[in-house]
Amino acid sequence: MPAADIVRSADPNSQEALDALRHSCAHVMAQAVQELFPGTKITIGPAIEHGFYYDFDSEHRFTEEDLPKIQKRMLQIAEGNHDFKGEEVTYDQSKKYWEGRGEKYKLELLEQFKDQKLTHYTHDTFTDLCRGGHTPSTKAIRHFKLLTVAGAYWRGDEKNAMLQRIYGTAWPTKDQLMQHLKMLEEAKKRDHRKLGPALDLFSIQDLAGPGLIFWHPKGGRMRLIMEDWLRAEALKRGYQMVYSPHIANKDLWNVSGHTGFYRQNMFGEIEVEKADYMLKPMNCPCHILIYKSGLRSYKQLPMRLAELGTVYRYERSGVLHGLMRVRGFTQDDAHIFCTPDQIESEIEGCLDFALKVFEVFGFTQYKMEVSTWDPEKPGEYVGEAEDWERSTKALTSVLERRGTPYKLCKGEAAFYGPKIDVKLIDAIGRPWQLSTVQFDFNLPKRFDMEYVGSDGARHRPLMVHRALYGSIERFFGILVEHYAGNFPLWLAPVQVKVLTLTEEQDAAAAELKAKLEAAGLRVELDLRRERIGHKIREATLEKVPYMAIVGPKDVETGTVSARLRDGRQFNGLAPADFIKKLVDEAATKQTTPVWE
RNA sequence: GCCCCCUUAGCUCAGUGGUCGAGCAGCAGUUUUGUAAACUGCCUACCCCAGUUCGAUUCUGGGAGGGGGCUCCA
Repeated sequence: MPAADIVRSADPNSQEALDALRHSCAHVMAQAVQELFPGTKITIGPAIEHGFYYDFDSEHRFTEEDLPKIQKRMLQIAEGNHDFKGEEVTYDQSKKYWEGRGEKYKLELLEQFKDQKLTHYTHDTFTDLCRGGHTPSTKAIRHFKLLTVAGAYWRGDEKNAMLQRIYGTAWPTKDQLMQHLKMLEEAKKRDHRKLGPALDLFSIQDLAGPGLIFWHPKGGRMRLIMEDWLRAEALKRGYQMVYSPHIANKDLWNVSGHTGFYRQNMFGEIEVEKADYMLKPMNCPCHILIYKSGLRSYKQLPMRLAELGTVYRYERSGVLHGLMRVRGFTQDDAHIFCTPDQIESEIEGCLDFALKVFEVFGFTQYKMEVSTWDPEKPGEYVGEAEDWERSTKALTSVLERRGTPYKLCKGEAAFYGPKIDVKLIDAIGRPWQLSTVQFDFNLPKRFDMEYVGSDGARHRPLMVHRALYGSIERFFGILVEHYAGNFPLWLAPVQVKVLTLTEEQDAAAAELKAKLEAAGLRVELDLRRERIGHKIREATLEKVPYMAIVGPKDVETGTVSARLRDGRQFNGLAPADFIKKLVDEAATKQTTPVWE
């Protein structure tokens, strides 16, 4: 790789310029850390999205309290306006330098890069073995903040030493830094692990174990809505709903191959009458068994089998994360079995369905990635070259025909087939891996799947896996954060809360509730003898979309006073108009209420 | 799993080597109230197991749970 040298870009926000800034920040941090904590060994310090990190090996245990100190020293260094100077060095020169300083990690890196051009980059008193890519001087470094301390393995390998990593964020301007810090704060506020239990949507119970989700009535109601919508949509699109067991004889997983490449993620074995059973980590083999339950004709294809299939996967305790990474979850899984000439239209159908999901749930931005094999290494994949090429082409040509931009990731595919991954961008700009459409050349062969073609001969069907929500748990978590708990009316577990002022309105309120329910709305009634302000406050904290306030004046005039979640008030409405407005809003799945 | 940090009531947080305190919530009562918190009283907790100690919620060790991380290459 050529040395990137010193970056002098006209555009401070070009990727190159941002990387240079952040990577330079990492060098300055390393200098500050070595000055403040003598004896600390340096390792690597790359630029990453939004910032940088540097991994250190130190006697000192870094804590959050150290960060302001380090940051202060970094600013001093940066203000010194030291130039970054690159210098090409020989292996011997470099080795001597790092040996003299006892930097064993640098020496290890040097061995790895000994056959390449070697460069040292120096600013002020600090020199690093570095490929380059720096700002001209330390002066550019002003708007940064050290964020967290974390453990990280040397070279990312858990067999290696555990280093201490310090993360920071850095930007060309103060505004950008502030904006980023604000986004982080906003993300914290919306954290589904906080909001979920606070809104009584779900919980995780110590007694039952980590990574297992309990859906409470309100979360359950929302899940039901999500599932119902998805099922109805799938049926419309020619999918057939199936159900399969949560546990199966190990023999099944031997045939599918999961006991080989997926064993470390599977729960089991559970001995039952001298046979070993394992929990289902994936639905595919089950759907294949359904396919194989009879002799199939080409006339039955494409066969689209869909299931909200609950799977269990052992994830190491450290990687569990709220609803996003769990040990038991439900996939909106489908497997499409088809003939080669059907693949394009099937991929098209999957993509169309995925985009419908995004639209309905209020996501306007997404990124597509097509991952394919590395044809140089055919040994790492199953399936014929012809399959790979045809399928990859089906994926890309569908995207191209629709004019959907995508990134082609060569060599990123799983061993069994190429895929499209969709990352959607949430309300505060964060990407989330969601839908996936992938070919599988492995399982049809392992299960010896076939269909009888129009020629009367037996052929192997092509198989496409597809999940749109991905995992319902995870998608739900994303929704909580995307909407910050302010769910659109059609999803909100409680859509209207009817509030009274005094006991005098109990009957009128109950009558209104009945009318709202008759119109299909989800309603709660608050008849407590509390002040209206108190009732409003509670309903607001529960993020209920609408409050219907019934006071003496409303009873007198036969009206209702509406209060929206955002505080807007519309008093004296005719109940029928109020109900119609809500019914329309829910039916059209609007994400923001339209009230003039 | 590994590194660092955290764990006090349902929630948010105080505090201590000598029987832990508040606000909110809950419960009981009083208050009949017009757009984000009425009043009074009551109830409820030191994550678990060892060790040190006369005495541990506090100190030490272990465990459990939670948080930040563990691809992004000199």
